[in-house]
Amino acid sequence: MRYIYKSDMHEMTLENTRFYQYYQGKGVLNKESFLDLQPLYTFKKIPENTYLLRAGEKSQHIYFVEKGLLVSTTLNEKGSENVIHFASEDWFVAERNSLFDDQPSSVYIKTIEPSTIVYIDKEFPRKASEISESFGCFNDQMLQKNILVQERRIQSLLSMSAKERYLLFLKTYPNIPLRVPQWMIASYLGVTPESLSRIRKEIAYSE
Amino acid sequence: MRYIYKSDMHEMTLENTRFYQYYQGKGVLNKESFLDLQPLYTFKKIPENTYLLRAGEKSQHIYFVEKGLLVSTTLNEKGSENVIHFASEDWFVAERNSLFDDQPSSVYIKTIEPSTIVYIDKEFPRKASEISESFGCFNDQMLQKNILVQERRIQSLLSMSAKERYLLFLKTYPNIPLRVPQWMIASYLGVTPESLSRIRKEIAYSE
DNA sequence: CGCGTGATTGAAACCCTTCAAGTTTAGTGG
DNA sequence: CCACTAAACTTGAAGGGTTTCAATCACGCG
Repeated sequence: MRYIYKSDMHEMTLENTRFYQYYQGKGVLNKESFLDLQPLYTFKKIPENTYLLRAGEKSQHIYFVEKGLLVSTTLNEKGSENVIHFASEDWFVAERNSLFDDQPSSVYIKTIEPSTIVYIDKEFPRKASEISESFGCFNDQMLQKNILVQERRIQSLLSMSAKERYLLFLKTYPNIPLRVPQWMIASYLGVTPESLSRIRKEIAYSE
Repeated sequence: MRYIYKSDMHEMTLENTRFYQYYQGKGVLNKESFLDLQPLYTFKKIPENTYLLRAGEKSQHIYFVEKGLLVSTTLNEKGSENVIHFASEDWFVAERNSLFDDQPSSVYIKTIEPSTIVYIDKEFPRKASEISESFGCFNDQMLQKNILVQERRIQSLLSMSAKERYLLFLKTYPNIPLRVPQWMIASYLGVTPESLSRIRKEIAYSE
């Protein structure tokens, strides 16, 4: 575990951030809007392997991955960890239980790499909708897309073997496996680390 | 298959519908708004076992179940059917692929019982947001809730045995099993009909 | 009554897990 | 720089849960 990340945030101008480009590029928020909303978001550098949120806590933020990699996990009744999803650059992570029902979080969110995370206040979407016509609509589409992605994952869990799910994962998220320990991928796929190891061996032979 | 459902829609006043009560009860749309939006929704009686949408078609509507039961399914690569979800009274069903990317649908949606379905034009949410302050926010929360439900299902598929998933299903949707053929529940749970039969036998013995 | 669909039951095969033992790898301190 | 250690990954053998295929049973409907 390396803590080489020192703050060099002063070198980063708003226009250079992925966060800005993400919304600005889609014509959803212009620079003026960003400046108006500035009280509602903060960039933070977070070292590797650090929790942004633990189960039981209440989340006050939505997280945007400016740089690095997050994983959200839960503990199941058997006490083992399940990977809910990964989030790399340009992805949002939110704990919806906590944000919208004011329930304690059921998930853990932590960094896998040294990361730069935008902490977005939960009021951000509402305020942004007031400022920008198109923000509400855009946000809506993001949620819809999220639902679609989950639907596909459910379908893969319903109908595919572990090997097929792994191959689909590689195809869908080709950059994630290089950055994530294998046992986390196994957990994401719903198999044991041993099984994934054997699956990889099998694939290697067949090529 | 029975086609006993003849149109007696004239007996149904808007105020008596679940659709109206659903939004009105939450203070999201008042009667006036409903009347304004009338061009954007239609009540239809649909016989049992009838497709509202087939894979490959483009969906123009969101469906609200006024009465009855819908199931949405996909065909996987192996040619067998997977149950994505059920929808009974007060539930919405939407094919998001089709509605928001204008892609052909990847799912089938059909009635399991004789049903009354509200065909809601895809423009309804946008127009309703313009009319009602709170609609957009409410709609947003619905999507969030949807994501949460799916997240729980993913977790159950990752960490639970077939038996545990079945018991959870019974607990979560106690009225569905009475109205749905067993093989569809098996498909929803990601097991074969034979396995579900054995699981039920086992549960019956242990009581 | 007979047909078809859905549900059940059995036996064999298969996929995946479990547990236990190695091997590799990366980070640590001498 | 090398040896040490812990964690991750690999490999093997045994066992369990689920599937597959086939046969049988139950039921509603023409």
